[in-house]
Amino acid sequence: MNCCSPEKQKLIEEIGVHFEKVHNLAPLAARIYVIMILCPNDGHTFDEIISITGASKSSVSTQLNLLMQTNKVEYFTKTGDRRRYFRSSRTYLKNNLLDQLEQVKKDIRLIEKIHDFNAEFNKEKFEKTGGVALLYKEYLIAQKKNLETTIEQMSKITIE
Amino acid sequence: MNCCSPEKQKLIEEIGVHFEKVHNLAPLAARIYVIMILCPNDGHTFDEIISITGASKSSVSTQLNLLMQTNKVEYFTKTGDRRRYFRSSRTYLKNNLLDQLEQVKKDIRLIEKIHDFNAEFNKEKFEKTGGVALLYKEYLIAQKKNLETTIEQMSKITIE
DNA sequence: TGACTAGTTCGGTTAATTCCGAACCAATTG
DNA sequence: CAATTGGTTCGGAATTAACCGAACTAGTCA
Repeated sequence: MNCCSPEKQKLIEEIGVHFEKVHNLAPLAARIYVIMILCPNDGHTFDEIISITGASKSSVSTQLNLLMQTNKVEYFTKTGDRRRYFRSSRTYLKNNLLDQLEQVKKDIRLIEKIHDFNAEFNKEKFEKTGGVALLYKEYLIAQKKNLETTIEQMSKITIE
Repeated sequence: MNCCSPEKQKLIEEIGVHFEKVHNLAPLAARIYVIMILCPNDGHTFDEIISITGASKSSVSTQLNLLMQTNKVEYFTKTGDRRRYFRSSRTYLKNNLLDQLEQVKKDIRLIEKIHDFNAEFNKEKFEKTGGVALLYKEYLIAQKKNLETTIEQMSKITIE
């Protein structure tokens, strides 16, 4: 356990806590994900992950599979080596933006839904906050556009 | 319990589930918040909230206080009426954007931190994903700007 | 003063999350 | 075949989250 530098350990914990919330991951999954992001190219073996995190085989297995199911982590292999080398998905930033895009679309639909509800069941009094809600919707649309163009640009770069 | 229309009940549940995640709230807190957002002007009494949600006094008290501590909910009173009337904060959309702005700033700092870490401890091999990371940072900065201008515009409207 | 109303606090129950160890499987190697 | 390696699966323990009921406080009103 604790096979890497204290600076890295500290970063793993710090960003790990952050990732638990934003990506909605269990503590261990967040740590694993951060480890892969901090060293995205070479890949880590199962045993390396155990060694860095100090967690059990079963926990690492479960969380690692979960990360792969959600396209956050992938693995590659080397000829003549039975082990898998796990790394963060080559497109994890793009995937992240795609997730956020879904979120924004959901938010837009939601704000429309509330508007419709008020228009139907709340006729007389829903005009009061209309101005702010409209601004909010404009913000969401701008945010959607920003996401879309960035995703497109990334697609061009991340051909590989 | 269940004192309002089935359409509203359904909306409360639907948006409630959504709010649990995006605002990181307990199920009951999310329901309460949604109730206030769907009817933001008149305010709801403690007993109305209990009646709509079907939850206990203690749970409602706790979650309601939590919502007030995080500026999502506020209350007003009427002369000669001991009860409080709870409603969503007059500036909850703006507060929401402010929270998101903090998030984005955090993300920018984080991406810089990772960059610094790689520059210091990972010199030779961190150039590979640099292009995508740079795009991502540009996205974050645009997103930050979008938030800031929207917040500013909202401030002008929500003088009240 | 006693009864009522509006809301809070505390202790405990239930349910879900997170993780572990032990047993296991499947491929490889001697 | 037996032993080793790389990883999975299952049952359960420990921790945390979510909620409830009962007892309580602090104002109000008769």
